Amino acid sequence: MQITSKFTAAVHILTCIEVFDGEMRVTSDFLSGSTGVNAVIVRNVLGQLREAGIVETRQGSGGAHLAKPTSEITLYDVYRAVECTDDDGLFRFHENPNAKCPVGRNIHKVMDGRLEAAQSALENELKKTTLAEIVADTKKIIEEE
Amino acid sequence: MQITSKFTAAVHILTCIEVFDGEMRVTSDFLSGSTGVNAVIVRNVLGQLREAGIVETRQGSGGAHLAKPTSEITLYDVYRAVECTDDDGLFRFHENPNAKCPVGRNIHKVMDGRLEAAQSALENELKKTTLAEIVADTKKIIEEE
DNA sequence: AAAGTTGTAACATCGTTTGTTTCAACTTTC
DNA sequence: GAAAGTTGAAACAAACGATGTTACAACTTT
Repeated sequence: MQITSKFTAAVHILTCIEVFDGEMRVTSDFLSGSTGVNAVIVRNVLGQLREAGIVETRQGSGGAHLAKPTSEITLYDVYRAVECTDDDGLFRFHENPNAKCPVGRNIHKVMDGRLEAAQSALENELKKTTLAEIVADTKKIIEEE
Repeated sequence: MQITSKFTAAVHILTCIEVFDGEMRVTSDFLSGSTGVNAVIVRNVLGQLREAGIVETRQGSGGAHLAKPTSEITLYDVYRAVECTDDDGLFRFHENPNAKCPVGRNIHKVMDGRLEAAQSALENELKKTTLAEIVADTKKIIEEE
């Protein structure tokens, strides 16, 4: 089981928006070309990023823009925006443990805290990286090419 | 996107094997009853745990047993055994970033290290808990009931 | 020999992800 | 204000993966 490609696509999209800002209108069509992701999916992702307050888009007017400085957007913010639409947590539990079995009726209590800790560890690591770093690294590589 | 319920089911299964060891034959049918997971799925999970050297099962002879002390089995070992059958990593990348775009041809380089770090953070947290702790907590709750 | 169990394959079902088509509403530009 | 391009959104399609089901050969125990 894997975390959706929408997450990496979203980071790609945001990087493009910042890198090409001013140079050109960054439309969903352009982003579709750069990411290789269908333009409608791009618009969906942009919609989720907009709801999360990360980008600004307007119907009709082509061109997405960041709603915050890149230093204030972490990978966690992006992850949360596109990946965590429902609040079920990272781990899925088997749904029908048997309450008649002493293990079955307690396994949730025993595991839940540990699963949350693992999920938090992942999320905290994602909080450490900002879009500013991603963009800086990208620009640096481009210059060195 | 979520991590499969096979993981929590596997921990449940291992806990049962330890808790009921000696008292009864812990068959896939019994485990199916306790977990609420189909008996064939249970056997699949047991098969993966066997390949990982975590349990011992034999065709015909009913009853699974642990292949190691509970203190030497971490949640990470279980996660790895049942969840990481292919080696694609936790994050899925969008597949066709455009090499003609400077962002597209470098996004992998820029992100890969960070994604691995996030995955490692998750895995390291899972390494902190052993089956011994899960079993101890479970037994404690059962006694207090 | 009989009964119970595991391992495994083949198939079914369901939900999710991704892509596609379509179109109304909107903005920009001429 | 008309034309062209763009977004937002809905509805549908296709592909994939997770889980369940059925079936059965191989094996162990009694």
